[in-house]
Formats: sequence, structure tokens, C-alpha cells
Amino acid sequence: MARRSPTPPAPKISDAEWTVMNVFWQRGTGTLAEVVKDLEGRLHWKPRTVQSLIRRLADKGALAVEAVGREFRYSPAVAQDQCQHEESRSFLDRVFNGRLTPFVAGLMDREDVSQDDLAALREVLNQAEKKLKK
Amino acid sequence: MARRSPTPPAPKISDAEWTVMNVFWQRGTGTLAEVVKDLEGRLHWKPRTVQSLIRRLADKGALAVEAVGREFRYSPAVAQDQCQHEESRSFLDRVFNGRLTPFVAGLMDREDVSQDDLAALREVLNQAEKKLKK
DNA sequence: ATCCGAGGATTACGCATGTAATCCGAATCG
DNA sequence: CGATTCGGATTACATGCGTAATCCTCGGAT
Repeated sequence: MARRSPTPPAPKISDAEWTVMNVFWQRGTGTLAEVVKDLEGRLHWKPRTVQSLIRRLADKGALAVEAVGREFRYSPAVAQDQCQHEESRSFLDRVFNGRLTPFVAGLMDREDVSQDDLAALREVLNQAEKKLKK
Repeated sequence: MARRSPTPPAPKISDAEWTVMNVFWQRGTGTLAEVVKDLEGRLHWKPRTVQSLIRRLADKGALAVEAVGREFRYSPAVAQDQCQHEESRSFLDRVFNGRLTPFVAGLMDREDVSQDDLAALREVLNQAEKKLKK
């Protein structure tokens, strides 16, 4: 499996920060209060904690900040795809020596996958094959 | 995709520690010197660094220690499969909201996959399907 | 007997992370 | 107007991590 060299690497996002970025990628944009709202229930985090994470993300350039009146509105400054891909690569390299197949096989072995998932995966493989042939 | 509940969770292994554990899982067992030898060239690490990592892994129960004369011989105390699976789960949950298909699709989209890999993956899917039916 | 070198034990040290608290100023509620 | 509240800025603080250095001791080379 070969690598292509894409855009410059996105900032490194920590575990907790991923939780926050996921909210932004889903909403597109948001204020502190909105994000806190989105997270509450699922998470025990105090608003201060969320604010800290947002700040760190802004500092490392993962979130863009726009002043709106008294407060700030944040939006993702990095593409979800790219971050996901970089994480995927580093995960595969670290844990599976870079190889995708053993990863998938391991999951299939230890978890139950639905027929639907299987079908979706087959379709993904077909698309990949088509791309290859082109 | 459902989860099964397996054995008690393995100790959490950091990035650098994965590098070391991979060596042990491959060799089966090893002394400090052996591991240092295995790593040199690929890595800039000083032997002291390797020793620190081994110690931490032993402390957290990922390596078993057996005294052999003056030195120690270490071996994995946790199964590679299990660690890989736990990492896989936490990675998928964090980055892909737990879903395997988008992960695979993303990789296929941004990297080139060989025919061989595609075939191997199809085979994995077939096995999973067979398991499902049973 | 002596010195050296390898390993183990202990210690280091700066940066990242998770998880906030405190301080401050503006808007808001009464 | 005074008190409360909310967001931003600054600060906190234990723990983990990456990456070693020091110190000590034993077994081997000279």
C-alpha cells in the first residue's frame, strides 16, 4: 500500500480534542455555548474544560476564530478527511505495521459485522478496483 | 457493528511502547541487548531509552520479566491480538465515530491499494460472512 | 587485583494532556 | 445600581510521554 503526499500535515489532535473537532465538523461552526450544549449528556466535561480544548485547538490552528460581537464563533480550519487520513496512517503504521488487511481481519474476527456493513465494504472495494484500473 | 466483551482490558500502550512491543511480539522473548539490536538502524534511540520503555512496559504488566543469570529476559505478557483490537476500537470510535466502512473508504480514496490487497480483503469479508451465517 | 562495560535502579526534565479554577470585564437580571 | 452570569485570558496541576543521564554493581578482560 503506497502513500501519496498530500497537503502539509494537519496539526496533531489529541484524544479529547478529537471529541471537540468532531462536534465542529458536524455543526460546521459554533460558539462555546453551542458546543457545550452538543456535548452535555454524552460527557461529564465542565464548560471550562471545553473552552480549554477549543483554545488549544485554535492555538494549534485546527479551529478558525471569528469575533461575533462579544464572543467568538469557531469553525474547523482543517479538513476532517485529511485529519482522519493522517490518523489512520499513523495508527496502521504503529499497530499493524502499516497493513490494512490484518486490521480488518482482526476486527471481523472479534466483532460482529452486519450484512449491510459487509455489503458496504464490498462496494468500497469495488470502487477502489475501478479506480485502480483507470 | 457490535462489540463483544473479551478478557479484561490490556494495559494502555503508548506510541513509543508499541514500537518495543512489536519487537517482542515478533521475537517472542528478548533481552535488552537483543531488542536494542533489533531496533538499531530503524531508530535513533539510545539503549537507555529502550531500557526505560521496557521498564515501563514491565511496570504496567505488558512484559513479563524472568531473571536469567545477571540480566533479565522479557516476554510479552499480553496478547498482540487483544492489544491490536483494543487500539482498533478506540481509534475507530475516536476518529470515525466507531464505523469501519468510512475508515476503509477513506484509505482507499487517498492511497493506492494493490490488486493483491484487494483480493485479500475480499477474502476476509467472505470469511466474515461465513462466520455470520453459522 | 584492576579496570571496563553492560544492565538494572533511580532520577531528570520539558512538553502534552486531561481537567479544570481564578480573574476580569461586559451583558443581563432584578 | 448592584449582583449574577457568561465568555475570554491566564494559570494550575497531576500524570504520562519521549528521551535520556547518573549511579551502582557485577562479571569479564588484562
